[in-house]
Amino acid sequence: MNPLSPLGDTFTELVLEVFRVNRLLLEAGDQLTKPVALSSARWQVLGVVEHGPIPVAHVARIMGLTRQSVQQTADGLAADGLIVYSDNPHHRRAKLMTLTTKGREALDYVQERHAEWANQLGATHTLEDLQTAVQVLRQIRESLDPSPEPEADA
Amino acid sequence: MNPLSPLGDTFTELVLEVFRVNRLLLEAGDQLTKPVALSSARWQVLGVVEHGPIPVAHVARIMGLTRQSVQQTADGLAADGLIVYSDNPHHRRAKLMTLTTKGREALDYVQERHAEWANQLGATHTLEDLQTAVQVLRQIRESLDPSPEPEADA
DNA sequence: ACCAAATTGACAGTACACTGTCAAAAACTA
DNA sequence: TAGTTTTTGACAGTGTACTGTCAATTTGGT
Repeated sequence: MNPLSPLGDTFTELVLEVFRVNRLLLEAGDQLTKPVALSSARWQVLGVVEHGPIPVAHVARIMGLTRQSVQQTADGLAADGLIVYSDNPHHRRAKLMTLTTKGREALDYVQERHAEWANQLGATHTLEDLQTAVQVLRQIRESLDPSPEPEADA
Repeated sequence: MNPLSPLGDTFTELVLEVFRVNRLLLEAGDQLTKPVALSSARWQVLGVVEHGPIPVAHVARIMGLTRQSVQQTADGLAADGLIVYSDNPHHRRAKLMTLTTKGREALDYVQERHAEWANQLGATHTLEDLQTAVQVLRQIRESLDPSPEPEADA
């Protein structure tokens, strides 16, 4: 009755697991960032801005999101004083997102808590299994994504 | 400078990969379901209703979503005639979501296309690697989820 | 039978992703 | 230089998830 092959079936299981884990991870991230008025989305944007002033559209490309989505997040960050838009000598419209002291402090706090969290959760697996999982997901991403992209600093 | 252990670091890589693959999978699902006016969210709800008439709140628990979220999706499905709310002999308020002929046909179509898609993408991995990925994600989910839950029919 | 607690749907509001469109600015091409 | 294309931000609208709250209903305890 079901034309799913064993591989297709296990792949489907994996897909459903990705959906659920995605939601739980966002939830965990929101808890992690709550004390400094951040959120998973804001934190990820700050994590890119951290490397230096950068326009919204660039961040969107790096993160694989639309610039409209990042713009919305960035406006929220600016409204809360975690970043400021500074002039871009190379482009009149595309202002640069720049981390403020408040943003720097919030990010420091979250990164510290994130490290503890990731170390703890990572420790319940073998390095080999984690790497296999990463590799499988990466391959799936490359199969689905028309625009593969570079990784930032190791 | 970075207090991340090798395991914590690889775990973090995995988290970011989950975020991105999640988005791409939803996108792929939306493409898959587009010809029959469905979407990833609607399809997943239909996939539960398929097993028999069931109240919204039950579907929410099965899927690990809030009932408000499923309610919204279900109302859309009802508005488009893919399900109907039928009376529940055991509960006056909690009406039963029931698949209509139109819903059945849409689901058949999507399941057929899904099987082809999953078989094809699954075939680019070994069964062992897929199972490891599933197992790692499942373990992460159990670490994060206060309410673990049963799997439906194999 | 009664009362308290849990479940359910309805409604309101929020966060974050998407698409589509427009005009300004920049980059490219001939 | 002039004209076209691409990039960018702004704005509007949608889908799907969340929280919180309320009243109706059901369930469970005494």
